[in-house]
Amino acid sequence: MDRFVSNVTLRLDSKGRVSIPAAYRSVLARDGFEGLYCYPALDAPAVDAGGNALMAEIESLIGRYPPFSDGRERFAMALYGTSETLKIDGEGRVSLSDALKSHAGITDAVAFVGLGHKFQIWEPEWFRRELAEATQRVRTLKAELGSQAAAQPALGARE
Amino acid sequence: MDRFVSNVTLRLDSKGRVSIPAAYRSVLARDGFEGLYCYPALDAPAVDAGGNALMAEIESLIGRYPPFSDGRERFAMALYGTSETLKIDGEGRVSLSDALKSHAGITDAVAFVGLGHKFQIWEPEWFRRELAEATQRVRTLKAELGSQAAAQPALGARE
DNA sequence: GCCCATTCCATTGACGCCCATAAAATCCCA
DNA sequence: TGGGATTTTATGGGCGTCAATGGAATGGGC
Repeated sequence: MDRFVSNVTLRLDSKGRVSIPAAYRSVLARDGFEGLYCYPALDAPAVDAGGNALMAEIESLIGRYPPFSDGRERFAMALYGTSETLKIDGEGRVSLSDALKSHAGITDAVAFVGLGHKFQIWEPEWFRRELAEATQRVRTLKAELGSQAAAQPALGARE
Repeated sequence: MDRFVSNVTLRLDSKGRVSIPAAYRSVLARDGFEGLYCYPALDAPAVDAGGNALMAEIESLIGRYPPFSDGRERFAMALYGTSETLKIDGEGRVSLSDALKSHAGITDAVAFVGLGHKFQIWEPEWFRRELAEATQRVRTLKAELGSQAAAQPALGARE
């Protein structure tokens, strides 16, 4: 598997450390990245995290703006300026910086959420709410797609 | 055969494991996927499951949104974030996570239901009800088609 | 010397992997 | 074609390994 999927919530220990789920660690290892690249998510109270794949994506996003353009400077600051590479200890744990924790409202437990090429780290309760909302949206969107497709079934209807 | 068809209900053992029907296993093997990719069905109290074919479908759905767009993040969270790849043991069994079991109301037995490119896992009794309802709906739909055909028998009347 | 951070070790509970058994389907051969 | 033999499934359980977590020890900087 080369994608981040599923979600787990784990507790921070007294030193503020938290284990990265083993499944995610193996994806990171395959990606060939030492440590954990992360930054406060742009549009959510969560932490975006990943490895080389994530870094490459950000780079290409910024690269789409011409040098010295306003958009580029802003993106560069918001993404590069706030990102950090956390060290992963021998047991596969990291300690989130205060900046990251406060942005995501994290205190004593976190939810790891796979998003394919990257994953997010949420305060568990906030994640529950966000997930419920996202699921609802996708549900209605899927319903719309379904009704579109069903709009002309008569054409090939047999028997 | 390269499609999931038919349905069987099997029991969970004391460890919460359940055998994947042999017919399904051979489809998965042909599909070339290690493990079982699955997630809570969006619009039913059941688990959607499959292999590469299913994953590709999800991926293409998400891929329709540009990176970092709001729609993409939501889709990714609702789909990737809730999906898991279960390990299949030497005897062809999996253990469903608590999240999946609770979404589908599964306790000590499950019904596997083939849907072509994927299959679903239901609580047996819930499946019976759903099936009865679905059958009823298909019946009325068919009846409507029949009356339509009868209205203009000359055109394309079949059967 | 004191404090912070990184590394190392220890526990426990879950999970993966192995083998065993019973029932059912399949095959095979008279 | 029928009945026995063989293989495949479904299921049960034992055991070792690994993941998650907690805490101790070590080392470097102030």
